Amino acid sequence: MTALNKAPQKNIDDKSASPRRRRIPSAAVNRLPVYLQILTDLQLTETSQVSSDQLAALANVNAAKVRKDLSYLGTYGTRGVGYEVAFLIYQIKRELGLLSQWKTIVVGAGNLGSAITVNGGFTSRGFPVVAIFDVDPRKVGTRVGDLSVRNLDEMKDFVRANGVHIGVLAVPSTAAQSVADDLIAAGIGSLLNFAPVVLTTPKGVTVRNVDLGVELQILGYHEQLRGQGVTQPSRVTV
Amino acid sequence: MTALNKAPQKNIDDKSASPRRRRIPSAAVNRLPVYLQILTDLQLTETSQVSSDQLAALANVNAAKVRKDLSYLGTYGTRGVGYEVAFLIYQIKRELGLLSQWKTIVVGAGNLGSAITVNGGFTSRGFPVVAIFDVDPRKVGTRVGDLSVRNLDEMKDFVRANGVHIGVLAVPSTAAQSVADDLIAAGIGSLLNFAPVVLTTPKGVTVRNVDLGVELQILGYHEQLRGQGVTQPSRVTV
DNA sequence: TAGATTGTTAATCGATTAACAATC
DNA sequence: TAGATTGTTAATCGATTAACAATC
Repeated sequence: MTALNKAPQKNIDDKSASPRRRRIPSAAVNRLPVYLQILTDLQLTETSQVSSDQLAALANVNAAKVRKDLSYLGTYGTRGVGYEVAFLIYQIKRELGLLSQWKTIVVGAGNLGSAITVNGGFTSRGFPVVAIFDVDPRKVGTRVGDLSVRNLDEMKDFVRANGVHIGVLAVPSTAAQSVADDLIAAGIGSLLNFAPVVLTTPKGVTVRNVDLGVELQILGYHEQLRGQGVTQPSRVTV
Repeated sequence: MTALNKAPQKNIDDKSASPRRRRIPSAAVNRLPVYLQILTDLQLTETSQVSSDQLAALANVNAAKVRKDLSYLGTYGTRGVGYEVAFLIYQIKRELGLLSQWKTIVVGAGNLGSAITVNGGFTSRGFPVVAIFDVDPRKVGTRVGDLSVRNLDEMKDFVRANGVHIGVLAVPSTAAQSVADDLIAAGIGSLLNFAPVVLTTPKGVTVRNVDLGVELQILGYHEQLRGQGVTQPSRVTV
C-alpha cells in the first residue's frame, strides 16, 4: 500500500501526532534530568547512538527502567540499534520544559546564596538568575557575579513586575517561611528551599527541599550500619 | 501479679530488650531526619508531647505514615496521649546513628565548599568537618572558618590516619570521579556529591547526590505543567 | 537471515493509607 | 467511663524489573 495523498490524513503512525499524554510518573521525572546529563556528556565525546544498556550502566540503574522511562516521552528508539543521542536530548528537554527559560531569583546573599548565584550554573542551564535579594543593608548594593544585591523590600514588586517563576531560598530557617509567603503572594509557583524547615505552602505550589543536614544524617545512618557489619544496599542516591 | 524477682527474668514487656531489628524501609529512613528536625524545633517551644496528627501536619505527610515510620524505632508512643518529644528525639538519633560523631572532610575550597564548611552546620549536627582540601596551590594554606586548606596530595594519608567516615565532594565535575576513587581507596564509606555526575563506586559505598541543576529542572517541569493549566500535585519534596 | 535492541506486558516488590482494635 | 490516640492490619497504589514478541 503506497501513499495516496487524497484521503484526509490520519497520521496513524506519525510520531509527532498530537500526544494527549498521560502524566509521567514522578519517579521517572526525577530520573530524566540524570539521563539528560549523561546524554549531554556523551554528546561531548561524539557519541551519536546509545543503547538502553549503556545508558543504564552510566546512570547506575536497570536497563528496563531506562526503556520504560524513555517510553513516556514517546517511541524514539530504533529496535536493534538504540537511541540517537541528540534526538533524545531534545525530547527530554522538551518534556521537562527546558526549551523555555525560567526566570529565577535567589533570596539570601550569604555564602550559599552567592555560591549558587555565581557557580550554580543555573543561568547556563536555562534558569537565568535575574536578581538576588538580602535583608541586610550592608549587603544591599554589593555585587554578586553580574548582579547587584537588592533590598528584600523590593522583592515582591520585582517578582510581579518581571514574572519570576522560581525562587531559591538561601536564608536562615527563621526567615524562610516568611520569605516563602511573600514569594507565593507575588505569584511564584516553585521554590527551591535550602533552609532546614518544612515550608507550609498552598496547594499547587511546588517545593523542593535541599537539606544538607538531612543528607548527612542519612549517610550517618549508613555509616552506623556499616560499623555493625551490615552489608549496604549498593547505593543510595537522591 | 506483683513483681517476684526470683524467677529468671524474661523481660517480656521490657522495651529495651534486645532488638534484633529488621531493616527500616529506605523511604522511612529518608523521613526520619525530617521528623527529627521538627521535633527539635518543637522542643525549643517547650512542647513536651506531640501526636502523630500534629507531627504529620508539620511534616506535610499522612498521620498513618508518621505512626508507621515511628513504629520502626520501637513502640514508644502512649495510646490516647501521643509521643514524648525528648524521648522520640533520642530514639531517632539512636536509630540514625547520630549519637556518634562522624568525621567529615570537604574536598574543594571554592564558593560551595567554603559555604558548606563554614555555614553548613555540619559540625554542630554531629558531623565535624575535620579538614578541607583543594588542588589549587593558591588556596592551600588559606583559612576557611577554623580550618586551613590542605593540599589534595595529603588527602589519602589524612583520611587513613584520621579514620574519616564521610567525604563531601564540592569539586568540578571533571575531578569528581578521581577524587571519589581516592577517597574510597583510602577507606571512606560515604560520599555526598555536589558535582553533576553519576559516580561509579564499588558496592557497599553509599553515595548521595545533590545536584542543584537536577532540582531546578524538576521545578522547570512543574512550571511547564502549571503553564499548561495542569493542576499540580500539592508538593514535591526531596 | 542472524544478531541486537526496543517497547510493552505482567509479575513482583515496596510504599502508602484507611480503618479499627487496643489501650491510655 | 468517655475521649483520644497509638500500633497494626490489610487493601490499594505506584515503582521496579524479568521476559519476550516485535522489528531494525
